[in-house]
Amino acid sequence: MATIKEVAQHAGVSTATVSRFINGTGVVKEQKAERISEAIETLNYYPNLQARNLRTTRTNYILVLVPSIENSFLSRVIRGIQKVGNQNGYSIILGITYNNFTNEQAYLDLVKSRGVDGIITIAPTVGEDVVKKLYREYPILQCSEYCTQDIPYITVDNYAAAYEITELLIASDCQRLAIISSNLDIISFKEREAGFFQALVDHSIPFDCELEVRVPLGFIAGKKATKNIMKRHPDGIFAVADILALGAIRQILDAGLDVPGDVKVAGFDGIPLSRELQPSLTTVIQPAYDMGKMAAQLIIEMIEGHDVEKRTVLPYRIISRRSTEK
Amino acid sequence: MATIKEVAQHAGVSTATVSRFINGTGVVKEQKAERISEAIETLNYYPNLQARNLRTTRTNYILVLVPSIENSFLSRVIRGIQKVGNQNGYSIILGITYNNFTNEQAYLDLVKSRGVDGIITIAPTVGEDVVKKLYREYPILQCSEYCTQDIPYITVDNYAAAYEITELLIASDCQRLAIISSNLDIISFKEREAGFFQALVDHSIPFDCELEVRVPLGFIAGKKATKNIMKRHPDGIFAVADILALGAIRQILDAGLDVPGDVKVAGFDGIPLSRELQPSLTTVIQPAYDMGKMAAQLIIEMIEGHDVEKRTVLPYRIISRRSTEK
DNA sequence: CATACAAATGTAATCGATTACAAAAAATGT
DNA sequence: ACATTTTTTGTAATCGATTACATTTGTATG
Repeated sequence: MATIKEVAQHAGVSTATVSRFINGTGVVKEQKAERISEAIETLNYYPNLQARNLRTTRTNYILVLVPSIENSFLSRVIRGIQKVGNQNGYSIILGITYNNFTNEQAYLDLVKSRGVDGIITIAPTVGEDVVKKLYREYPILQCSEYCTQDIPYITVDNYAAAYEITELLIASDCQRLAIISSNLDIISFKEREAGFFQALVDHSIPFDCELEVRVPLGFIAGKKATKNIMKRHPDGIFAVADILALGAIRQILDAGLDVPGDVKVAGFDGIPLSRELQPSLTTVIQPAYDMGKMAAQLIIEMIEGHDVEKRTVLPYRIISRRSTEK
Repeated sequence: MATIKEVAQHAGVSTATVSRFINGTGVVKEQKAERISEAIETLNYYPNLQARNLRTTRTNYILVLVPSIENSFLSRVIRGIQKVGNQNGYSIILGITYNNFTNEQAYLDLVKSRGVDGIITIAPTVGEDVVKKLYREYPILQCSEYCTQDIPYITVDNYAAAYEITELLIASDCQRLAIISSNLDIISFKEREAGFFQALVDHSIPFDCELEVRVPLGFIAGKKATKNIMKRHPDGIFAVADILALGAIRQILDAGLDVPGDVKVAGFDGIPLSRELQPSLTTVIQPAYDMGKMAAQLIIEMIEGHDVEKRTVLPYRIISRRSTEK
């Protein structure tokens, strides 16, 4: 492994000059620049990141903490983060926690050890206290699925979106609505529930408590949840995530019933499959990619020492498809 | 940020002792150990990874290069890698390349800059030359979808598996078989094709060249590919990945035909959805999780300077489901 | 041509850990 | 009690970059 010293020697200049050349800080004479370039080339030199980072106290790594990646909504968010991150010279470290507390804690410690410059969380499992405490000292930002409003987060208006899509179900003549929800430590889900219930109240629709169920996110979880729910014969289901809604539809069809004929279903997220499967799914489209891009942008600002808004709201879009047709 | 020096001062010992205590290299007397422990606690000390890594020339990062994560086969592989990686003190850096050459190159450079200790690739896009060259100097290993046999790779016997599953289609009376394949720079796909064709030959089944198509991996890609293929009226389709097969089934059903009644479909990978969707999919189950675990194990061995086998073959399992029933 | 000033480069300290080696302390044997 | 061995601890060099500051080189001006 060639070092900057060797490059300097080979080019007949000092390490300082080489460093300036590489980083573009300060000017170096044409002639020396060429010699340095050539030395780098022939020695096949790559700067040692550890050494550089030790000096600069920067790592150019951003940690993205997600509970899982088998979820195309998250995938798109991550893609957005990576895009903007890379553009600004950051690499993404993906920490997949599988909802495991210990896993997550270990990843969070990376920022304390200066292993990463900042953290973006999506649906963290450690709980808001940990996150809030970390925020006092390190750049940390929540994206899409957040657990506290005390530290910056990027979101859509979950309440309004859920309210609106529930009204859409009601407008399609649903009278017995069910909700498949998830971990309520995540405020996003709590707000979707709140929007759902408020719509029921505002339209004087009674609610059977047995028609609410909370499960981890996942297609199969959605299927199972629906199997239970169907015993109480709902005529409409709102799921707080598309992946749950798709599982629900699958279960209903497998049971020999029709969607939307017997039961109407609406989801949340806007994953590509929601459009591709039959019947296509009515849903709230979250701007996943943009949320990721925005997240990267903001965390970089935080890393660079600037303050950012606590709450960043991006627009959602409701798309009415076959699964809720009258 | 507390440093090791401050901890040493606070505990009334030297930095060397603190270091030995933290890393468990060498013994430290009970009494001092306690004082150090306490100092670390009260100063809220975390070792600076940059400094440590600079000294030890280790980063404890493994880069995992994948073309995409919206694919549950890959997700499970990654999960396996992360599991074993974490167990051995490594964090995973996920580099998602989206089949973008430049992205991938930038990630590969991380190993040259000593930003990561080693690389696991899954279906790399840079081409075998780059990979082979890198292998000369750095630990690099291919998992599941490999592009050269000159550097270590983990795989199932793609040829045999494809051969076997094609025979299964033939045994279900398919006479006009189609294949949906993918990027042939990936040897895994090439071998699956080879197995498929050999089975046709061995059973004296003619092949219509129009019934072969190659597309990027993805549900929607599978649907589109099938739309074209169906014009030539095949009675059986083998897709080199489940995600393609599921897209194929979707397309066939949407076109008003039946699976397996009109067309039988078989896939490859064994993703969870292959079991959940109707009709359930006949497929080759790759031990994704184990492949990931094995990959982590081997790359760690390589990082530690040991030699590993060029070829590691794990067992597959063929599962016959509804999609190929007579 | 001397002087002043700007541009380019070099010297050496520094980041925060690890570790070879030396030194001190404790344990052991006689 | 002293010499010897073993255990524990400390000193200081080191990893490979960046950068403040000093120094040299080049240019413009009167």
